[in-house]
Amino acid sequence: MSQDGVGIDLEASVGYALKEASSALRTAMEEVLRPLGMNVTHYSCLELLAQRPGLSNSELARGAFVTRQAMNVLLQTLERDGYVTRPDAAPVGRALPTRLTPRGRRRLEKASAAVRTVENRMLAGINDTEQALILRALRQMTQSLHETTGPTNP
Amino acid sequence: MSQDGVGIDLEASVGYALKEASSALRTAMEEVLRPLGMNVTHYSCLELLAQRPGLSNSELARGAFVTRQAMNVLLQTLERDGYVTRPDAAPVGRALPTRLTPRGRRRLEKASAAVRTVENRMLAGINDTEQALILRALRQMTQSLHETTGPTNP
DNA sequence: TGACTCATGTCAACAGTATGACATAGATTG
DNA sequence: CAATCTATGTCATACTGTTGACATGAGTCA
Repeated sequence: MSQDGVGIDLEASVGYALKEASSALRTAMEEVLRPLGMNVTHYSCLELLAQRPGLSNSELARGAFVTRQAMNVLLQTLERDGYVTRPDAAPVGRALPTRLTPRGRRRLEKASAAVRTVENRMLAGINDTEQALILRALRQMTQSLHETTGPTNP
Repeated sequence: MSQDGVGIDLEASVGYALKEASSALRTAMEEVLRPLGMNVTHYSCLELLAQRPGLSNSELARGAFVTRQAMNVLLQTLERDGYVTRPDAAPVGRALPTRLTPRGRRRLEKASAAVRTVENRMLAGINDTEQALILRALRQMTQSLHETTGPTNP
């Protein structure tokens, strides 16, 4: 169509649309989280801990799509401010299981409500069957990308 | 299902799946662009210029989802290295129309081919009708998020 | 047992990007 | 026409996250 011999047609590119949507989602989330003094990584960390208590620093990093070094400094802040706790010594191996404090849970509740409104707005014009289809497709895409990229890179 | 009273079920969240896919795409792109000495913003800038020559710094920034300040420093590098050119004075207003040099176009060709393989891999298990559906849905989601967020923020 | 591999936590240095601020050009409005 | 508003380019600064490196704990295998 508007192809020009070189390059990828951005208007028709699923990749570009994906980045567009993801960027809009991140911006919208940051907008509602800012008044609560949080950013997206912040929130992701607490949300992960609520659903899977005892996650280690490295596991949290993977779940929030940042490096374990970045998650480490975040956890130090969250721990200092009393939102999460980690044991002084590792019960097994080197992994320190992290848990939400009651204070952290209260903080998360506000943030989670805000994020939920964003996700609802995002999905406003899309019915349930379409949502299920999109979810399946996004998972498929993620898996395809990881297959020849991440774990076993020939 | 795995809902816990507080929080959003990450396993069932379209937002999380979106972030997952977007993160996997970015990682895969960075992997193939690194050998060429480029990153994603780098590539996005050149790709935008190939399709819409004469774009200004601010327009490029919006297209690549970064601030105009970030795009500005990138453009200075690209200009210094001879991949793009900008007139010394603005023909109208303050906007400086940017263009690819032949050298920049050659550079883009390599990068674009690499990125195309990534996008193809991502869409491997998804047929054309599904792709069209996803494209439509992603656009819809982006638009819904911008409606009450970006331009006119009540 | 000892050597190897792998994952983890953490430190230091670096890169990329965002935030804040300012001056300038054009459009809008009274 | 003058005042105001909006968009742009660019600087200086701060922050967030990445890359690179190291030591430690736990499995694996000969």
